[in-house]
Amino acid sequence: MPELPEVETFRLYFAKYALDQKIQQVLITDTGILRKEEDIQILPQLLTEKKFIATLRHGKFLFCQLNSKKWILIHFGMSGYFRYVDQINPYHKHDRVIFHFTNGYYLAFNCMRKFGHIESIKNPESYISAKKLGPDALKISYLVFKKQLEQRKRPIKSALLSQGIIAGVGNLYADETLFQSKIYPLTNCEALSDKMIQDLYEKLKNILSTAVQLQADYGKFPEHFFINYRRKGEKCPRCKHPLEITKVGQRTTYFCPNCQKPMV
DNA sequence: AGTACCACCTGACGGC
DNA sequence: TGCCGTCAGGTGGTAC
Repeated sequence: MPELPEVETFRLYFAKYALDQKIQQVLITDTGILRKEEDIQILPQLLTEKKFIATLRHGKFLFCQLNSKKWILIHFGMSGYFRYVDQINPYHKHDRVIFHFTNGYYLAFNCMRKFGHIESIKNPESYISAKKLGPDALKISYLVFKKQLEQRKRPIKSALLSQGIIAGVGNLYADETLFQSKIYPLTNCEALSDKMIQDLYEKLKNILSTAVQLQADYGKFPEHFFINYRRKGEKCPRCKHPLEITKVGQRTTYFCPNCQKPMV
C-alpha cells in the first residue's frame, strides 16, 4: 500500500536502476494507466532516446526528470511498484508501462488495480500547486504542521489523510500515528492541545523515517508498531485490550479503545 | 470548509 | 466445487 515510505523506497529503487540509462523505447501495455489521452503519443516521444537524470518525491507522488529537462509523474495508487528485470518475458500480468533501456534491462511499472498513473507534466512545482498538495509529511516543520491542523473542524484522522493538509500519510500510517500518540481517531482537530499536536508531530516523523530506513518492509518494523497488530481480532500491543474497528471518513480505522479514548 | 457517496480495478476471502 | 457478495486501498468528482 504505497504511502510516503513506500514511494520513497520506490524513488530510491528508480534512482538506483533507471537514472542515466538511455531509454530505447517505452511500451504502454495498458492505456488505462494514463491520465491524459495525448500521453499515448507524448510519453514515447518524450522518453525515447532520453535519460532520466533526477527524481523528486512529494507526498505519494514521484517526479522524474529527463535530460531534456522535461518531467513525468508517477503515482502508485494502491498496488503500484517497479520491477527492474533483464528480460520482459515471462510476461508479468500487470506491467502497464515498461521502459526499455539500451543496456538490455527493463523497468516495468506494475500496477494490478490500475489506481496508479503516469503522466507528462510541466514541472513538479506547478503540479503540486495545481493539485493543492500540502507540505510533505517528512519535510514539514513543527510550526507549519501545527498551523495546518489548528482550528480545523474535522476529525484528526481525516485531517492526517487529507493530502491537501499534509502530503504522504495514508490509512495505515495514520492509524499508526494516532495509536502511538494515544489519540482517538475521531478527535476533532480543534480539541487537540499543543502537547498533543507536538506528540503527533514527533510520532509521525519518527514513524515515517523509521519506515523509510526499513524500506517500508513491514516484516522488519519494530515489534511494538501498531501495523503488526492491525488485524481483525487482534489485541493492543500495549494493554492487550481487543482492538476496535470503525470508519472515519469512509476509511477503515483500527484503534485501541483503552489507549485511545475520546476526550471528555 | 467539511462531509457523503460513488467511481475506478482486481484479487482475496467468507458464506452458502 | 463454484458462485456471489464484500472488502481493501488512494484519489477524484459531484452534490449538499
